[in-house]
Amino acid sequence: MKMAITIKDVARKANVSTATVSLVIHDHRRISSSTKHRVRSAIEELNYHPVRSARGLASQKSGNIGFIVTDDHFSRSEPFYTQIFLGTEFQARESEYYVLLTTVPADFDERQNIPRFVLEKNVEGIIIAGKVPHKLVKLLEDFNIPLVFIDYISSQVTHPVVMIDNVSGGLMATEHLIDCGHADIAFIAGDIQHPSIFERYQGYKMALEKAQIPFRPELIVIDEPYPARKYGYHAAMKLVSRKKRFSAIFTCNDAMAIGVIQYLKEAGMPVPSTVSIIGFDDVEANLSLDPPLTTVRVPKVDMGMEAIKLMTEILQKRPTGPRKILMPVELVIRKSTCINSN
Amino acid sequence: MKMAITIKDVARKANVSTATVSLVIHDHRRISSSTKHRVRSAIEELNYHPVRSARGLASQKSGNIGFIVTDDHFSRSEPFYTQIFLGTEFQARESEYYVLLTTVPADFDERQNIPRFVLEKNVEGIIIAGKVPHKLVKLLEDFNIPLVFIDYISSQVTHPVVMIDNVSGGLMATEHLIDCGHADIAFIAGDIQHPSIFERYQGYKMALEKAQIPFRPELIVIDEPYPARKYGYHAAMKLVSRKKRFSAIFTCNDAMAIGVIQYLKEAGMPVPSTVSIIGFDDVEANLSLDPPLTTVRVPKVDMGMEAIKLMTEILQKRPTGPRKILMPVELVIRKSTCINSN
DNA sequence: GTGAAAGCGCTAACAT
DNA sequence: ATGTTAGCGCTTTCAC
Repeated sequence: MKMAITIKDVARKANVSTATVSLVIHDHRRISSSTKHRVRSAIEELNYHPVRSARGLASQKSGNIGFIVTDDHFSRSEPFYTQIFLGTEFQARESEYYVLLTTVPADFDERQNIPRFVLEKNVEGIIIAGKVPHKLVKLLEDFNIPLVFIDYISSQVTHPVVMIDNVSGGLMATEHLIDCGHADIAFIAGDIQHPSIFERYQGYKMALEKAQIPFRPELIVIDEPYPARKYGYHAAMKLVSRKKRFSAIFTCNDAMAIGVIQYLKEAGMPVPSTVSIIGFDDVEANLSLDPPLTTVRVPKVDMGMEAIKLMTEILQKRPTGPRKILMPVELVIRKSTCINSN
Repeated sequence: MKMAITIKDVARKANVSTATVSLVIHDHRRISSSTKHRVRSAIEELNYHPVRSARGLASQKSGNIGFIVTDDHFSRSEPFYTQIFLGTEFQARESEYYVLLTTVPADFDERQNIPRFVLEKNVEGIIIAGKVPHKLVKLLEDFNIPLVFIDYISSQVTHPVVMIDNVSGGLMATEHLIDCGHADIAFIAGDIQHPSIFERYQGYKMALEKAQIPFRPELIVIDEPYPARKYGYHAAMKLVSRKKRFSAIFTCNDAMAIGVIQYLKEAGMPVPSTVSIIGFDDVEANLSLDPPLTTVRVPKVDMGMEAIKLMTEILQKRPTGPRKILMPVELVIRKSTCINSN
């Protein structure tokens, strides 16, 4: 590879030392503004850009931020984590970082496959999106690397985290149903242990309470293992088989809602004419579902951006700002909910 | 940051020079297997991992591969490019590379925002997925960095590329329709200039020819700007308004097919009972469409993997293997096509 | 306010 | 077959 412009060339051209150039690059205050100008124009003229590896080696900072998500989360058809990742990418560019994505198996296994970027000291911090095996988190903690979580927090430890305002969302969703005149509102969820899911459930209960609608356990199906379509389908089947009266369902996420709708359709209970459905995530925004799904929108891209902001603050040792960010959600009314006509 | 294990520690422990350790790491042949063993166990015992930045600086190789896709491609709801990216990630891990993703605006603008990773010499090669502005390619070429394309090739230049076997796919799709007894088969596409789309069109024509079915221009709608849902909807409307007889449609991709189906549904022409539809990409694999879409599956993850393989071959200067890879496609029969009952 | 110089951890000639 | 050593391009004390 032919030699490119280095800091030396700039130094020579601007008649200063390389140290000065470096200081100018970092906008150090103790450089007179006249030299700053001189150096900056030299940089411009030569179209100089510092080489990352060199900076990394000298400063012990790779300039990279890791992003970990389980493979099934990332490759699933709903682009939830993809959007979050995209957000990190946008913000990282802004902050002059690179983000290194790696997926880990959901059934992460002992001290084998620690992400290479931590071993090679190639990331300054790591963003963990969604639920990951607790073992992994433990391992990562041993490396003493800043961790920021998104939409999940491994219990026991306190790391900065970007969360969804799930309680408000759950409240919002349920209240929308109530506003539509529904009182027999079922709740369907998978992986109820998951903090986000659990919080949505809390929002559901709060809404009932506020409206003085009694909580009816027979309208609750929360023993599905995972909030995915097929389990939504299954849960709906279970719910229907109980032969209890209900006119609306709050499903813990859109993926499950799709499964629910599919089952109801097959069971001759069209949505929304016989049952109203509301989801959560707004992941299928323009997926042209039939009917279009009323849901609670989660600002996915923004969440990724916030995570990077949090991380850069930490990396720059500015202990400002909160360590736990609650992202606001928004009700999106489409066609899967309607006025209760009973 | 506290000092970690370096190559020196290993050298000391194994009673060799750092040079030897380095050679062992790269499995150089001129090291006796006895010292190799000794060094390797020292590495193991110390749990040593070379620091990326240092390697990068010394070898002038960042160990990173760039991945460029336009923002609208990556963030669209169909996870087509996401899957491809995931494939690169998998294979890169295998080959000990990192992949740095960056999105560029679809309306890429002059010499402003050249991806930072090329400026900072932080990638050894770049993978370009999908159609990108030609200006960008031109700029990239000036940097004399190896480029590998996926599913698109900027005309005029010859770079290695991983393509879909679109012609076969188009043939396959159309023949499936013909096998179902259809003869009045429409073709709908957007961005017909796009090589992949154009090739699918060729496959369509070939199939007609083989079956001795006359080509009827009145069944062709290929002037939509972009193969997205809304244009599918629009194209279907246009097709229907011509009041020509047709019993099946080959749509250039799944996204458009969804729009087509939606229009037909609204127009009282249910799929597949009145019209059969076949798409391309199999992007909506488990999107629970109604009806489930018959389509031509494209091996997205594999394409990403192949691109990295190609790239690593190039980076290792092994000029072996073909420079143009055609990925095989596969017919996936679901419920949107059926026997012609007319 | 600026420069000299010593690394950062590794690779790759060149010696031996 | 292995060791010596000079960098790679930048950052960062420490002098001046």
